[in-house]
Amino acid sequence: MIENDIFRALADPTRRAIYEKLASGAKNASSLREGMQISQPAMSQHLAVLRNARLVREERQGRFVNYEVDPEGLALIAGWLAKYRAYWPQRMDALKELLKDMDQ
Amino acid sequence: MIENDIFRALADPTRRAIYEKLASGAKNASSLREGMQISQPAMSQHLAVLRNARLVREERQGRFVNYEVDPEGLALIAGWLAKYRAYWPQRMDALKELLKDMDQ
DNA sequence: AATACACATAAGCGTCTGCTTATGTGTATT
DNA sequence: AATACACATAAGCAGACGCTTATGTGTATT
Repeated sequence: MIENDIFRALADPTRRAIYEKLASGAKNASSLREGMQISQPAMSQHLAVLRNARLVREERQGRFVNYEVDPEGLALIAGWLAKYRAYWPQRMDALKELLKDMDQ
Repeated sequence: MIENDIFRALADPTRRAIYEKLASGAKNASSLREGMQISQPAMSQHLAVLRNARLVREERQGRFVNYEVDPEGLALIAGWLAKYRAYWPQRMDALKELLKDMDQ
């Protein structure tokens, strides 16, 4: 189940940090490691988890593999959030507009 | 870190199921167990995790403890989602309206 | 005060996670 | 073809997770 994959992927702080890095622009696995004190296999494993959760997608470019944020994952999270709209705080009122669109 | 607590809490399918049950109305721990094939201590432990993540809040009522969805957790998730607005799919356009409000 | 009930906490255990080192795969370069 | 580099996969291990049984805490009832 993809919903499970997503929340499990985001449950790890290292993976959230990787995701955040990618949010500032697509990068390959080596660039992502810069300043992160993490081994190459660990990075590769984390990226596999993120990709499997549709939070990230990859594209081979020669010897490099470029990673970028996959909007699909964000949409799935938004979909989950949407289920609980009845409990959204008032300052999230605008989200209700979104829901009107998503419902059809 | 609360963000970590939230995603870790939601990473477990049983806890998401409990949360979903609470979304249909406040319940005490015993009511939540109905039809869930889960021991009393397990339920108590799950609720503690959800509460610690601000996804749920409790209120003692005599011998019972009533649990309900805490909007705080939802707002925190929305706040996390907001950081990646640049990657939101087009059909999530309406969310951008929300952000305008949340930014100030 | 004694009992009953709702829930929390403690301790222990099997399983899963995330890491490491070692090795495999794929692509570019010479 | 041989080498170098980027990344993936395998195997093994320490620590975390979620469960169980046993016990503790708090409140209502008699």
